[in-house]
Amino acid sequence: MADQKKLTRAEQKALRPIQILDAAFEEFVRNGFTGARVDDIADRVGVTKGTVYVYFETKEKLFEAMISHFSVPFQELLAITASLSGSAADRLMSMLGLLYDQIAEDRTTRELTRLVISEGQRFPDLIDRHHDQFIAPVIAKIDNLILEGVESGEFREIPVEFSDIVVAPILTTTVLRLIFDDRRVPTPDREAFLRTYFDLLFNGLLVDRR
Amino acid sequence: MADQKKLTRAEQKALRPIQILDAAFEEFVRNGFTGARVDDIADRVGVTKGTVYVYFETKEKLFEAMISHFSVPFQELLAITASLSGSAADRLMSMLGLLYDQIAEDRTTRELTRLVISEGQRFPDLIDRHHDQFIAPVIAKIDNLILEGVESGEFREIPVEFSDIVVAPILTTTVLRLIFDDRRVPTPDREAFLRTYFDLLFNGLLVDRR
Amino acid sequence: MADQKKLTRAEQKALRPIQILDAAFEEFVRNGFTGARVDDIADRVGVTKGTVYVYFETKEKLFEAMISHFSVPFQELLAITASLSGSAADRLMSMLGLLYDQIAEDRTTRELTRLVISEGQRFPDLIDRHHDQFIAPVIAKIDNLILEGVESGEFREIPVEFSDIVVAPILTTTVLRLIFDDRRVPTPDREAFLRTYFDLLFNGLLVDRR
Amino acid sequence: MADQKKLTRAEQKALRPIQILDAAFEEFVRNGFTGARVDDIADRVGVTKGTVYVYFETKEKLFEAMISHFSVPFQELLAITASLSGSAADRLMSMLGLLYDQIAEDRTTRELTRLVISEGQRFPDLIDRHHDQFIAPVIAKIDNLILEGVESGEFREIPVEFSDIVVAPILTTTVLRLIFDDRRVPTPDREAFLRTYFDLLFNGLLVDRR
DNA sequence: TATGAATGAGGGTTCATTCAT
DNA sequence: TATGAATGAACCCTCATTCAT
Repeated sequence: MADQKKLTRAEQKALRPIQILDAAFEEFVRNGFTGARVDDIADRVGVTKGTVYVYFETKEKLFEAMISHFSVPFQELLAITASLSGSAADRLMSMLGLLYDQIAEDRTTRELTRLVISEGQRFPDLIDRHHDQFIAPVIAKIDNLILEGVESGEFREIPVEFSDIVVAPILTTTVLRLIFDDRRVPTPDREAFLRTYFDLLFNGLLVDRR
Repeated sequence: MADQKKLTRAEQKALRPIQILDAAFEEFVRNGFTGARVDDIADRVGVTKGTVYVYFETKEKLFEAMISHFSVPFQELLAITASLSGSAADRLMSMLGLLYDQIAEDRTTRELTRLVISEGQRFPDLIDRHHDQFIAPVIAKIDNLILEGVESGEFREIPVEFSDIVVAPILTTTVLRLIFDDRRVPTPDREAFLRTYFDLLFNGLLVDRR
Repeated sequence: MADQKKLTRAEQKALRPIQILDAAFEEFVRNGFTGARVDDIADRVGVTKGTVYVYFETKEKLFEAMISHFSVPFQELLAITASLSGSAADRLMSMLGLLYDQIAEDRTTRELTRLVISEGQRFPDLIDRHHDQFIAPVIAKIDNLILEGVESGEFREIPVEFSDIVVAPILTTTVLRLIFDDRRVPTPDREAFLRTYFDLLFNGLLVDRR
Repeated sequence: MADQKKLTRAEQKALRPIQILDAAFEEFVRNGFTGARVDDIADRVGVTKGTVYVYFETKEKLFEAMISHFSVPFQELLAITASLSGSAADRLMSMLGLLYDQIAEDRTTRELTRLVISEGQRFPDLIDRHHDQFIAPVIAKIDNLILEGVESGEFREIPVEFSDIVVAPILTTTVLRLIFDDRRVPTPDREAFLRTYFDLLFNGLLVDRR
């Protein structure tokens, strides 16, 4: 705030909407759509309420713009996984590791998930976009990786609806962190978590199988 | 409403708070804490706003009472699992099946989960109670079952923080149903889901495990 | 305000909407629809803004209700004129005298006319209702009276669109009083005005006709 | 807007205030003083809000300037009537015909009348100026014409407050057009209207007088 | 002269809460 | 116990006005 004094008018202006979106993110996350106050969002930026309305017509539009702003589709993630090599298991692990980082460990995505859960009913479009841009591509990718593993003889054949199960530990970690946020349930150690996750995923719980 | 005519006045009175809690559940679920209106809750019961305040001091207290009312601890579930017999795997499957029914398939618990995620920050006590009454006992039970399996030589030994991973498909299904509610992601068939879930949990994804 | 203390709750309640409508009339007349403040209307009644909204959903609805409340159709006036006897001229004079009293001399109708002129564009229904309930019946009545006079040989035959001209002095007086309200143009003496009005209406300005 | 391209910069500048006054007229007419938005006025001209404030200190000053700009006193009208010849009746008819054209048929004057009626209370000076520049001179002129007619033996002698009555059909037509604007009451045909108006004015309604 | 970002004082509306009945 | 009129504190949004550029 102090060093923004040096910015020119034009720079300020280009910055404003982003500052507001950032502030909106924090307030909407903390209080939900209805609970958040435009006044508080403005305060966070250091401007007055009116200024928010210079850039966003309504609180609702601001909310939607904020969601769009922070919802950077998993383009890169999918791109990376496309270039993976190695066994199907290796590629699946790489993908799940990336997903873990992007969903469970990244605060932004995590809190976006909270908003999707809590405000989804009020903003159905939000859900649709979230599904199309996040869920569907990821699920499709996982399906593919598993199918390839099946075809190469690495993986056992498994009904098609199972992808949720494969990624479940990631979403579950995300949700538990949203709920407990280090209060009761400690944030798991990334490496240890993934090790156990993958071990169970690939080998299962039973000692002696067949 | 029609068959309540048969109730005596005393019964009516005893019913009021519960009717209000039921109505509160629906409104809070639909609109969140801030978004829900006491007026709408009263309307649902067929009384006026003032009546709600006869039974509950504030909207906040009503919310908390509602959560308590619907949060029936998994006493019976834990009791049932205590009396299970058979192999560790059998007992674990029984427990997970029960959990699935109670969390993923039961609308009340599911929506309670939504409220825990969306309103938890505003009601920290809610989180604590939820943890103590739901999460902790369940996790402990799972831990136990697995430990027993390890001791009996059925299960491989696995780090202690893994229980989340074991139940993850259940919470994930719950959350996905909260988000999409049959709009994009179809509700999975219970039997097929559990079959795959357990198959993966016990045997893992790999074809050839020595 | 002081003596309302004696009223029972029920009496108060029955009175409230009317008190509000009265207050609304004054504020809307003084400041127009946009300029009037709900707060000031409430103040006038001695209640708070919220109370106004107990009775009227929006400022717009309040405005419309106020107009309806004060727009008592000229039922009685028309009824009276229906029972008139005497020559056509006598009956026409009686009618015009009544009209003068109801439109030009009655503050309520006069100010209602101001609102019709100033807010009509924003409230087209207002205009339609005003036309159907006030203008049209009066015009029709005048037309009839003149037609009867023509048929009985009292009046000269005159094109049908002239009724406006016959009542023009009344509307003109109304509008001038609205504009000047005794500031520049003194309010005319009723008797003198009507005498001249009728003299001109019946006999015209020319000394020697034919 | 297209042909303004040809104007020099200096011409443009000289035009600005007038463009703004024109735009202000339309917006104030449509929405009243309080309802009109400076932003919309600026939009109409194709400039921004700030520009309006370059030329006019406040919205109120702009309103007053606009009224002054469009209130071109009836100088020419009075000048023309000064040069009239013929009988008193002829001269009166000429004058009333001109008045009809300037008041009832000219949209600008008509809408100015609306503003005088609706905003007069908020701008008392407006009323005074309107009276001094419009009403008083016209009334005086009419008075004169009639007096001359009386002196020449053409007109009957009539109390001095009657001038309103003589011009009433003009103001009435104006007001009715303001209210109904061709929606319910059709705009009268000029010639037919004036013919009836003058016929009634001079000859009265009665068949047999004296 | 013109811009337009920013302000800030409201204004309409909502709604949890109170309390006399 | 139940009502519902009334309150008043917010909250969203608007808009006349300012001012640095």
